[in-house]
Amino acid sequence: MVVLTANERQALERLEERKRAVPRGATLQRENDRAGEMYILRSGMMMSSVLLVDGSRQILRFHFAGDMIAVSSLAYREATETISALTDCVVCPFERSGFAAVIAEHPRLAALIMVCNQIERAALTDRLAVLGRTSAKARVAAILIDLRNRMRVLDPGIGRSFVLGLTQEEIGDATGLTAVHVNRMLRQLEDEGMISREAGRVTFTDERALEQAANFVDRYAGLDLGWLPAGR
Amino acid sequence: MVVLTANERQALERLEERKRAVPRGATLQRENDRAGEMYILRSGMMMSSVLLVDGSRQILRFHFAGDMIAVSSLAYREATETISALTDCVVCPFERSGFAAVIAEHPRLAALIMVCNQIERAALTDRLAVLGRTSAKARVAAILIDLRNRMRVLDPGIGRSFVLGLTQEEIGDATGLTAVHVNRMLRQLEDEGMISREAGRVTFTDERALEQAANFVDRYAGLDLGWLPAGR
DNA sequence: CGAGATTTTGAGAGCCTTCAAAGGCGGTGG
DNA sequence: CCACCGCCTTTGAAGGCTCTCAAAATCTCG
Repeated sequence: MVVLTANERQALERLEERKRAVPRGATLQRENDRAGEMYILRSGMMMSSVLLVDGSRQILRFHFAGDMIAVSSLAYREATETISALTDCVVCPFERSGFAAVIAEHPRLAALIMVCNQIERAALTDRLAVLGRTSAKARVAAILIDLRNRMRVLDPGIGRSFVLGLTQEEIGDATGLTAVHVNRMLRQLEDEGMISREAGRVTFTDERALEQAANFVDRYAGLDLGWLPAGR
Repeated sequence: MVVLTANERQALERLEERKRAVPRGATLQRENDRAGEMYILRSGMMMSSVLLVDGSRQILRFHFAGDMIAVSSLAYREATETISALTDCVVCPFERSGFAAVIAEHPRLAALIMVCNQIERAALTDRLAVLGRTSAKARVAAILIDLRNRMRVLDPGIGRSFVLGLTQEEIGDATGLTAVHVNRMLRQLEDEGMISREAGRVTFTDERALEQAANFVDRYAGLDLGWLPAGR
């Protein structure tokens, strides 16, 4: 979509010099801990979440390879969210000073990062509307579609069928539902012929109906990067 | 908090050269319309919202003077949200090309804009947790506290008492509740001695209890801008 | 193979919605 | 200046969606 210059590529590679493995289930950053490094997620799947005082958890966002995570360190002294690994992951940690150097020398990269911020913002506001205004069934359908689509970006081999990699409890924490009710909604989607399930694998058997149930809008269709400054 | 250089100030002022009045109730940008300009909100209060297929509305965010709005134009060809004026407003429209010039020439401004993005992201994720995991009473309490705090940033004269400027329907659309239930929750907060109301004016009569009911966390307390590059 | 985690199912309760209608308030035109 | 109108607020009653609690079944992993 955008072809980077050699200098730009090199600058990004410098951010990814160091590598750290994060095993499945481990926590990369804990809410309210002193904020430190930011990371590029190199491989695997992570999630960020917050804990409320009553002990309930809200999953805010799932992260996939290529995502820049823990970016709230740019603004806050303490981490605003917990980030943990849903699968074995590899991350590339970097310092804010290195980040500052990149955006100072490469305005177009700065612009591209802002574009990513806006894409994530749109994803968050979409989720806000889903949580605020749609039924349990729609929320579960929406998370299934969203996860499938995001996985497919990285692995175009994924079609109607994919491995979810989440427990029903986690789906509930992402959708604002209880695990029990998530189970009933999955069963209902299955009974109505929209999906089928076997051993953690989900298959979309009627994608159109599922999208309709979920109120789905494809945000990735309408990107427009014509305004970017020249690369250096 | 950060002292801008003369050049930086000048660059920002160039973005604010043009002015446009937006009367109360008017729409600045409609969802799915071709995305165009971005804006700095100079005065007044606006909101952004989305409409779902069933006709229900979710208010995503309230905007106050100084906010940069319609920024999703950076990434998308069509507007992702509707922006409308809750009071008479003045906005300063500017083009993406002008924006690109600013971040190309002023890396520290680019960095500051990213900081603002992260602050807004934290606000959105806080709201996500509120919608997903808290009761109606907590949601209403949370929106009251949030609006008071944001108004107080611009008008330090505001203390425990302020003019809300929203209908109960709008509070409902922001919190994911019906107007009817918002009314009951406001009454309950009043009956429990946390707030009092008279003619659109809300007074916090027990702020501690209200914050507790709302699960309030003060995000503005922990900002950290030590990493910014030098100004030009 | 055993233990713990996860999924599944049932029953009952509660929070919030829906539907309906009355009351209050500001604004506008005569 | 007043009457009327529309929007907003308030209140009641009933219903439904989702939660809580509980327990059994299934799965995963060491």
